[in-house]
Amino acid sequence: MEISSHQFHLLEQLNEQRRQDLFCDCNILVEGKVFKAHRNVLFASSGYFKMLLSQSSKETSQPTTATFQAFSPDTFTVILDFVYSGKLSLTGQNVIEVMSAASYLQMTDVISVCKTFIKSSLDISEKEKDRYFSLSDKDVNSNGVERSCLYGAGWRAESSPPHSHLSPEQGSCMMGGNTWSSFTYYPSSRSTQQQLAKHDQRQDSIKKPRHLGLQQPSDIPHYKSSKLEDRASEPTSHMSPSEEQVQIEAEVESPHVGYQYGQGSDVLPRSLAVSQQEHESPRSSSKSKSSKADEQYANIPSILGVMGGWADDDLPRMRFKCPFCTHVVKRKADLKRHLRCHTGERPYPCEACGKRFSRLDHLSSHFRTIHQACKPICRKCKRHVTELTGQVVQEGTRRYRLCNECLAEAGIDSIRIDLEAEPSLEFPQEGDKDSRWHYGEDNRSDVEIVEDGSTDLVIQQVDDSEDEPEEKEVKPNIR
DNA sequence: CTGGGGACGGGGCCC
DNA sequence: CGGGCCCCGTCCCCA
Repeated sequence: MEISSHQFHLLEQLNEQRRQDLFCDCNILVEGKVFKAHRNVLFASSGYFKMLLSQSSKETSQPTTATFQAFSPDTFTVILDFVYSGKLSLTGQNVIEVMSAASYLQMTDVISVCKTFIKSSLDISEKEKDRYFSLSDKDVNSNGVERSCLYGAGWRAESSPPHSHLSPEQGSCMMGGNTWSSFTYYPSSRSTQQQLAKHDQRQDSIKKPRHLGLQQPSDIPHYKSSKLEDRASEPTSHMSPSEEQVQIEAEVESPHVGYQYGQGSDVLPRSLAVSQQEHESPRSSSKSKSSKADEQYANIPSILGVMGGWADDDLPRMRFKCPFCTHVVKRKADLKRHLRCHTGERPYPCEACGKRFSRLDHLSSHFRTIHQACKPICRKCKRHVTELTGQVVQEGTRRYRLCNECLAEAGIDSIRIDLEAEPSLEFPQEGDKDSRWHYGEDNRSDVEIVEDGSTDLVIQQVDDSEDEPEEKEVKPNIR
């Protein structure tokens, strides 16, 4: 017989002990702030602590102290609260840093929840767009409420129904073996006065956010750290700050058309919603004054927005606003693409060298450049090479071309021909996304593979007379 | 210090 | 509308 509430009560007791500093045998120092916790609990929750504690526990029975600089105390509060309660308090402000911290601490479940959270934000923007048009003005939430989302584990019997923005797939997502049967919302009022300072502070929002300064453990999936966020947070080189500001201001000034959607289902008038960019996080049980997280995200809109303008034909002109930076794109797909620079997601691995890319076109470009030697240029002397004047050289998985002179200079002019030795690299064709590319078995007849017997240097003779057709043939994912 | 190569993000376009 | 591709600008690393 199983008492389902046992796990919950056990965790609740542990959490109570933590609050009262009972039996805490581990101190975690995060930027000067000390957190007390139990080694057992940390060990069971985090791959990082598992490694750390399994080493330190052998050495001493004294309380262990771990120090972190990679994330803020507020972020660790969210993580620790999750560890001791199974509930993860995610907001548009903290999701990136929580995910980074979870990545650092090797808490894969938390990472997936963060990803789901971000994904759900994407879904909402579309659903809410439709909903907005069906709402009358009085339905529109006018008090600028932001909602933070609190993910809870399944054993927690929450009475409140799942919020409307949460998709069914989220409702069933698993965490630590517990089905997420419900989600809790803790709506919090947001000061609408802050919107008044919007234009002044917008300039601040253009400034680069603080570097997360993560030092990723090398053996865990790497979730993008500060560099890309910084770059992505910039107003971009394509639109100057002033241009962007003009554009957004123009949209704001149109009283009936501006709208932006929250993580919650309430639709916010745009003029209110934009004020969230500079809010000072009133929500907050776990928020302390001026944490680094605040500094980093204070100027980031907490919600994924769909902004509207009006085209000449009176049709709404959709804009998609990144919830994590000031970037605005025209298409949802572009936002999806852009979001990867925040999430660090790199779904496209190069199977030739293992490097991962956030975009398929970057991958294919990388593949062509590095592994297929598509450029008909001698790598050494930069001269144009043809079938007759040059050859493809392979070093490991890298390929490039050398002219005959440079080949001779390098002393690799007399090379043993071994067609079987090195199959050609091929990018996966369409419909072969899972298998990716591979070392093709079917060497084309116009490619002659020559291998240097002493090293992994391989020379291919390429029929450059068919350079264009050939490049097409090897082009990845050709249509 | 500098230039080149590669990575990466964004925009636009086509299918 | 989404995926894929191409082009461009920027940044970083390395020789």
